[in-house]
Amino acid sequence: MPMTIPQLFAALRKAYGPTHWWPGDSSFEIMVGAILTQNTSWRNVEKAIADLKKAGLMSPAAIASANLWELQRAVRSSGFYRQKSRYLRALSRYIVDHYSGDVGQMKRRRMHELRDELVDIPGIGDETADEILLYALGMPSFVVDSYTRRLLKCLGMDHRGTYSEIQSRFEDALGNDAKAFGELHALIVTHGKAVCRKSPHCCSCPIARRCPSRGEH
DNA sequence: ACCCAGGCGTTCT
DNA sequence: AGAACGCATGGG
Repeated sequence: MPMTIPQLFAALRKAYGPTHWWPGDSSFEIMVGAILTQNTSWRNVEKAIADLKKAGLMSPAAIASANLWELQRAVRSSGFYRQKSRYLRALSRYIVDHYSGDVGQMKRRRMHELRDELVDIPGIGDETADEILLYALGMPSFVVDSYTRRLLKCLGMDHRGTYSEIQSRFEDALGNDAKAFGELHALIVTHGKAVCRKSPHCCSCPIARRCPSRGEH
């Protein structure tokens, strides 16, 4: 019998404790990090964030009007720098044009309407939109990523379905609680980085002691 | 010399 | 709806 989502949450909490996610000095910096970390290690992202700050480019207005070459140079260490510099510009121009460059005004929007606008911005898909909503704006939108699907599969839990279907399962199980959403996703990633890095399964880890297919991998 | 990392957009079938 | 591919740097 596979464990439930609340049971998974409890097991991860016991194993890894509070995570203090998402690291960042401002809501906008968290949005920038969400784009820069796409398929990229956080170590490389930290360097790019530091370089953006050194260049005076950690605000929507600054990035929206930045010299393209300067912007590309600042984010280069995060990889895919031609795409990501374009994505950061698109996000920044959206914030300048729709919210006067003030990220705080975004919090007044209704979440699902805002989400629809975010995913229309080039470079922002389902996962990045939810990271922005959840960690930058404190809204209750659960983040589903590759670690999430991998862990569900490893534990014999239901890992099928679209992004939206998996997201709904977590949101229904956790009760529309932004704090819980943020902490569980952070724990899933923390766990994934700790034990699931090189393998599609993790049956030797503390969480997977209850994995029904343990020993069959 | 590989393999991977806190995805996304495009272009197929 | 789902799979294949390019994008690019830096660490193991």
